[in-house]
Amino acid sequence: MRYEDAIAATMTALADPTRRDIIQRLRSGPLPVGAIAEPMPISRPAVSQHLRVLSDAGLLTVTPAGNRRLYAIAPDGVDTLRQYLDDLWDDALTAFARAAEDQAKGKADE
Amino acid sequence: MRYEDAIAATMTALADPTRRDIIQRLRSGPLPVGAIAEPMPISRPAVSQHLRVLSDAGLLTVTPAGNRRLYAIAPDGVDTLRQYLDDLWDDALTAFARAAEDQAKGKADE
DNA sequence: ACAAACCGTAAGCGATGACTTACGGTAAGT
DNA sequence: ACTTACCGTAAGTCATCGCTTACGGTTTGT
Repeated sequence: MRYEDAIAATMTALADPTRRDIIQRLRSGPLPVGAIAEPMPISRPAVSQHLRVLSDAGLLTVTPAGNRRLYAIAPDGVDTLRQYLDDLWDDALTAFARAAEDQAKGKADE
Repeated sequence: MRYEDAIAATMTALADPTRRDIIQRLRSGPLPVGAIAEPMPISRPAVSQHLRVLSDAGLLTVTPAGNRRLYAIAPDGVDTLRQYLDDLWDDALTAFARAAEDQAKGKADE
């Protein structure tokens, strides 16, 4: 998968509030589908579809455990977005400093 | 704005590929609307609407400059998402380590 | 072998979102 | 003053997405 496609998939996956809720519930550790869906106001198949999207984005790993399937957060998937935002943040800071500097020069000309 | 709402707005804003393109074009510095829209395959009003979404999410700042309006990336807006992903990443790592440890114990019982 | 539990997929429906064209408003140039 | 340039907003259309119900497959328990 291309880098930009990975970013796109990860962003799209995390844009949905229900999917962020799922991620939230998995922060303490892996869970099967039933345990994830139980406290939620939507049906279990709906949760299954969300898990599919999160898995395809590389944010979740699936581990078949007998009858059930354990879903867990994939640190690598989170890390791709993390690095993207880190780079963006660096560029934003330098651009911001440069803009402030240019403005200061402009003021000096008055 | 509540923290979760800020995360939601920022995620939703960056989920759109066109809006990420806009962010990309602003990485080197502030630009007016026309300069942003010119190389893009969509109309200028469409870009304006995207800029509105990005601004509402706190990702962009607007600076009226005479006839035009300069848009620039807001480092603070990017930073909120950055921190969210940092925290998520930490939890994912500890949960991952814990799961690996539990699995090792389980293997030992066989 | 049969029944029950856990889960993913398919089809269909309603809502959200991105785009276009048309319009109004403000600042700069002549 | 008038025209031109730059920009945001409104209304309408079309695609995308999330949800539900229904179904089939696989594993565990009796």
